[in-house]
Amino acid sequence: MRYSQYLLPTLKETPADAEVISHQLMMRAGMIRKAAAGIYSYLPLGLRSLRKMEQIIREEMNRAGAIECLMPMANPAELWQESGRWEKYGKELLRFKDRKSADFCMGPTHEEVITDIVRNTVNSYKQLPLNLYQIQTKFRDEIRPRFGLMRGREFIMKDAYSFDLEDAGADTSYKKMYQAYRNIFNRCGLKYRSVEADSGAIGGNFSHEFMVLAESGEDGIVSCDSCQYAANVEKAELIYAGIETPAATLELQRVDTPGQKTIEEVAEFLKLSPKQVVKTLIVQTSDDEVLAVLLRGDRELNTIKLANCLDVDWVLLAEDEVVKEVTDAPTGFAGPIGLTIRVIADAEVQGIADFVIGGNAVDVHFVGANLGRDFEVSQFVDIRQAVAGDSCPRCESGKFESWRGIEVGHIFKLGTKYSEAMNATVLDAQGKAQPLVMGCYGIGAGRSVAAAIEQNHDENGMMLPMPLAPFQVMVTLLNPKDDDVREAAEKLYQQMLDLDIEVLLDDRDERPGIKFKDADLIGIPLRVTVGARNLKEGNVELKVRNSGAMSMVPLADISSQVQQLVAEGLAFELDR
RNA sequence: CGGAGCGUAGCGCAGCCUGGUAGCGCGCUUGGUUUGGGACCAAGAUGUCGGAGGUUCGAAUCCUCUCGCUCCGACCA
Repeated sequence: MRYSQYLLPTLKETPADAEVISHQLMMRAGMIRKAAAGIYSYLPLGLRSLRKMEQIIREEMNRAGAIECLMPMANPAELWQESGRWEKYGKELLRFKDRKSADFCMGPTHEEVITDIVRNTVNSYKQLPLNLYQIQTKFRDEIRPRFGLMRGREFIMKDAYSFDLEDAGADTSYKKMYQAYRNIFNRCGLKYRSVEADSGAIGGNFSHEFMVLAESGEDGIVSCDSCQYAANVEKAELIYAGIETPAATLELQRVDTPGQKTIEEVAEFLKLSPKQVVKTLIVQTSDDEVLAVLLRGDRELNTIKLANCLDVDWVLLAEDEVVKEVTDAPTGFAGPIGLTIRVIADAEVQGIADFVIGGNAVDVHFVGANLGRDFEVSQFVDIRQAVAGDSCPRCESGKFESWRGIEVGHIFKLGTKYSEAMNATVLDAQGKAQPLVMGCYGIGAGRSVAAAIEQNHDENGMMLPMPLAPFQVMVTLLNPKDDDVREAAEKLYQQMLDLDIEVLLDDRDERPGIKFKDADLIGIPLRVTVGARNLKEGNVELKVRNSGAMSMVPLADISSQVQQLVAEGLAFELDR
């Protein structure tokens, strides 16, 4: 491609509404433009990277035995009513009516449509296992779209759905997808972790997320430094084996703590560590229960783990009025003594004696509090957020490291939730109808490209890995008016095209500085500079974008050298 | 949906408080000089000041309503 004939509108300045680096750079590099909040057009350069991501996904899905199809964006309401999600999905589901006033929605995910297809086309266990996927535009009317392609309302997703007769087969399908996902992200050249995840509202009992590691990631993850265990902090288990409660040495004593509300303030006031304080959180569940939760002062409550162990849909910190009602004190002074509601505690609390707790009155705390003696706890459970340094629950010898991650893929074992709701069955070997056991597997294609940029950039621009880079090499023609230089660059360009190298020739009539800045910004992995100065010696300059390495290469050798570097950049090993 | 903020040229912004001919930088067009890291000179073009209503002799500026966008929280690929 010739730059002079391409649409590549780079921006010198960062658009004011772009907050994260990938959004800023994709705007500046002319990859995307915004049409509305959370809705973007891909310009030619952005589309090239997106297509590469899609192609890698496609190849690895195919390799894993999945079959591509394409489902509609406009979904008839009947299917969603049948699964029960027409009512449940809420406002994220964009609904509309056709000219006959029939209800439709834009597909945010396609369990309903695929299940409908499969129940109508698959009748026998002999046709299983089956895994169908598509790469398609999804629409979710997010409450708050943000960060450019990272969280759009309209976005491109690969979604796959597996169908098996039995649970064991579904496990095999799941494992195949897990391997395929590892292959996909390995091939992209991304640093990522596959982590155990909460399966959330989609349901199912087993789930992994694929997290691209980046400082700007919205998710916290922990991984063991000695074994393979890794998990979203929402899910990460902790071990509490052998915790013994130390003997009490102090009497319970009421103390005045004027104006000291936070754990830090109270601990400092009493000249104690926050670890000697036990905080009491008043929470409300989706089942309308209000209960007290005890945690060591320096720990954070993990509401998802709490919701899971209470077997409720969600848990929220109680409103100030509720806190006042149950503790008889404003927020900040809650304590377990004298409460009439259920009190549960994080297991770690068992290991503390003589601690500080709230006094259920303004400016009052208790010191020397002890479990059992001063109050009772109905249950000890694992409900705190994991942090770096915690012991690994699997190998028990390793420690957690913590990372920020961007969720680019998520795989779920669905079970029979949809097949039962929509009566999708096949006949087994005994001629008996069995509900299909399903799995679903998503990858955000656009988000993956954005995540790659979050992970690979510097102050001058993007540094996309070779497999995702929109072009593999940029040939920068410095003096377009110098016939010799132009001819050499044109010849090089043609040579590279003949070698199937994806080359962008910067043949614009611009000053060198502009060309170099643009080249750095759009971050093509290799840059070959053809200029009068070096051409006199028969050389061109090769610069590697991400290492900054520069070398002089004889004109005659450059194409083959580039070809080799491209091949190296695309090489990958399959994870089996 | 709750909280905060912003809408003025393609992009980044000033002007608004204290009402009086709509500005700056970049970009764009033309001509010239330049040409290895975002050049310089000259001449140009570009605006329903987000929209509607109101106050006023007069509104980008004051008032009311409305729409859009961004950021922080609960959701998710």
